[in-house]
Amino acid sequence: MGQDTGRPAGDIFHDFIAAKGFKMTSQRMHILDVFLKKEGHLSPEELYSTVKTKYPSIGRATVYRVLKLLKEAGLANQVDFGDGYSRYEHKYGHAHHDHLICVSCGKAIEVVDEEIEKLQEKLAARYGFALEGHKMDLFGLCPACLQKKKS
Amino acid sequence: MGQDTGRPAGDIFHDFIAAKGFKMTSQRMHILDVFLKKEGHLSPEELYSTVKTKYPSIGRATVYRVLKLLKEAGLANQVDFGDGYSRYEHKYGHAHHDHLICVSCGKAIEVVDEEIEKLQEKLAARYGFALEGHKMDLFGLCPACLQKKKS
DNA sequence: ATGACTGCAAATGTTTTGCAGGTTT
DNA sequence: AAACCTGCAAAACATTTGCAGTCAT
Repeated sequence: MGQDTGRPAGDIFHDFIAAKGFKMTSQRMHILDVFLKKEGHLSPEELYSTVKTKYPSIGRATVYRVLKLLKEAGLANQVDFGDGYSRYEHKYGHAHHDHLICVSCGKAIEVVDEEIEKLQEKLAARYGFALEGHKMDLFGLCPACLQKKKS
Repeated sequence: MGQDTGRPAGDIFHDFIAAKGFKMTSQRMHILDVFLKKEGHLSPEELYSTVKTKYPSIGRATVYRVLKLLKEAGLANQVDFGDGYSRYEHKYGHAHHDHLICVSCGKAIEVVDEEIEKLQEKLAARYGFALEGHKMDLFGLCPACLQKKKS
């Protein structure tokens, strides 16, 4: 389901850009590159400063613009943990997943539960909705923080 | 589970304010009043303009500050549909619930599925997490919009 | 009286946009 | 050449904060 391990992300992006009649530029490739190397959920600002260290001439606005393109191209996912700014995670090589977030240390791990997915479908159907997607974030204490709290 | 139909929201707020050593003011009561009358999910800005029509002298900052207090007092819930600004819903008389949101008309309805709740617990436990809460939003087309799309 | 609260305007922090010049097709 | 892109700085957002004056306790 939605696993695209077949084609390199660069190709997907390239095709997307071409299909839209846009142009491939070095900045766009560099940003995608840095983005793909970073696992996890990063804010535009984090991505910007990482990009900046390698390619100092790239501007902040370009990072925001490319992030939007990546989202449109289906390579990035915009997530929101409700802490003020958005974060992006790359979808490339990642199947759909939800999040288990530690409220103490902030670490987030990716989870899936097929049974829950099915029940969501059924729940939506019960209200006559045609489900298109969902966002599920579970908040709690991770094992490590749980341990610390005991002391 | 978390249903507080017993005491008026005003009392709860009053007690909370007193317990904190804060002061009850007309602005705070007015804002709570307007907030409680509005069902659904409203942004601070929406609440502000509604408040403004009835009490023109109340300032924007006060609305934001009261919203924060209501959240602390357990009377309001901050939700985030990922569209740029936060929204608040009142918890008073509402048990925990998730959301089913129409991607076309934006309407959101409240849903609960006990079976899903249980599975979330189990899922978290599987990773050693002590679950404290969750956020689940399902996106899709509501029956009405589904109908329109067919034409 | 004291300490909290208010409205305003200014400040903040994130994201977007206008523009002049540079690049890709 | 044409259309698109870029970096920059300014603008646009939602939200927060500093302040001088006001009000609840």
